[in-house]
Amino acid sequence: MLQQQPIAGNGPNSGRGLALTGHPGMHALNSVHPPPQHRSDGDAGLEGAENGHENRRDIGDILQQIMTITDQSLDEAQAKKHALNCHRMKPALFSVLCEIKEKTGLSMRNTQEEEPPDPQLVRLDNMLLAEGVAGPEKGGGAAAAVSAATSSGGMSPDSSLEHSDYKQKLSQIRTIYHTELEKYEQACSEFTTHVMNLLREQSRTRPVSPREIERMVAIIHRKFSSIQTQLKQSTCEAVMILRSRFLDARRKRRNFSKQATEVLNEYFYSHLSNPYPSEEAKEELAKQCGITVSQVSNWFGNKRIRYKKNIGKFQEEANLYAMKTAMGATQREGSPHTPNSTGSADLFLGVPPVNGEQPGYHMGAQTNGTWQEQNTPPSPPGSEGSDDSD
DNA sequence: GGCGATGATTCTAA
DNA sequence: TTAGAATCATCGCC
Repeated sequence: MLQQQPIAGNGPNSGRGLALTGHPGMHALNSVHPPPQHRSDGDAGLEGAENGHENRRDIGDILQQIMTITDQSLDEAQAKKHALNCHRMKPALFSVLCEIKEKTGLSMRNTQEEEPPDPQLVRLDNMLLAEGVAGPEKGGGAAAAVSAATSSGGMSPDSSLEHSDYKQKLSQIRTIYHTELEKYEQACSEFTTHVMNLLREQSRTRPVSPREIERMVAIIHRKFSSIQTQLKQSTCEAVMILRSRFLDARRKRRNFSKQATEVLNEYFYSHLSNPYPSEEAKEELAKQCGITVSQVSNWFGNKRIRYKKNIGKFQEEANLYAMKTAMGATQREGSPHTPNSTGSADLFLGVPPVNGEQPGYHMGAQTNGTWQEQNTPPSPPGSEGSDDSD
């Protein structure tokens, strides 16, 4: 490193001492000006000139010794090192070299010091926290997965077993993660201490400023931080795989109860002209059936498409529910129509007469694959016609 | 075990 | 975002 410094090429006999005097750092040298050792009384002018000359020679000697130290044998070098360390000019020269070093080689790196937090790392940290791998152990991830599972289908007795399995596996991941993290942190700390000791040791023979040591520590931490990022990434992947496996259990479906299917079918056939329940209607249906809103949406999605694909097959079912609805409406005659009563909205719509004749006002899926309200039959008095916004 | 029914998921288009 | 369509995976009946 010294070779890169501007003073590196200066030899002791080529006036480099003079070159240094022009450097601002030389004020430091002057400020530690040693007391004259060979004072000759009554010769002040000569004394000043001699002192200046002596100082330059001192610095030149030190530099020469530094430059040639690597050419010497180990014993020689050790001895020289010791001599240099004890030299009266050493602290001043050291501070000058540190100053020069700060101002040249390392000044460019200052911009790198304050980096914004890595967004990827932030994302990983957040995920690990959300999954309950990082941070306090509260079964967060398991709870999250369980809530995800329950929200889409309800928890069966089986799922509690899967839940404990999930928790156990997540706990394993958590343990491994923390063990590895601890290892990395310990290694980082050990390595940092080692490097700091090394630099401190080196600082006795070469200019190493405290700032440089700090910078080196920061570099080490950055390196270990990137290793930690990899660990976090791997942990996230493991959690994702575990989670997807756990959530796949949702595929183990249960058929809806007969009562739930009936409620849904009643709504579907009574709103056959426009079987698209509103969010409120879905929520009400979900409540009635003991399922989730998304299951209601799935059911209607499946029902619409399967009905459209094979209307003939569903005619009988449609007749059945039309009759049921009609009977219900008769029984409720005079009673106010509630949004979720499978009331008279599309009563008989799309439902052929019981004798099997296709009605002229057949409603529901059109041949073009849409649910247009063509051939809308005259609404029964008091009915809401094709308004399915309930 | 085969097969149809059915709930869930995924992809695409509007 | 939502619906349609295709598909998957499981259930339940025979």
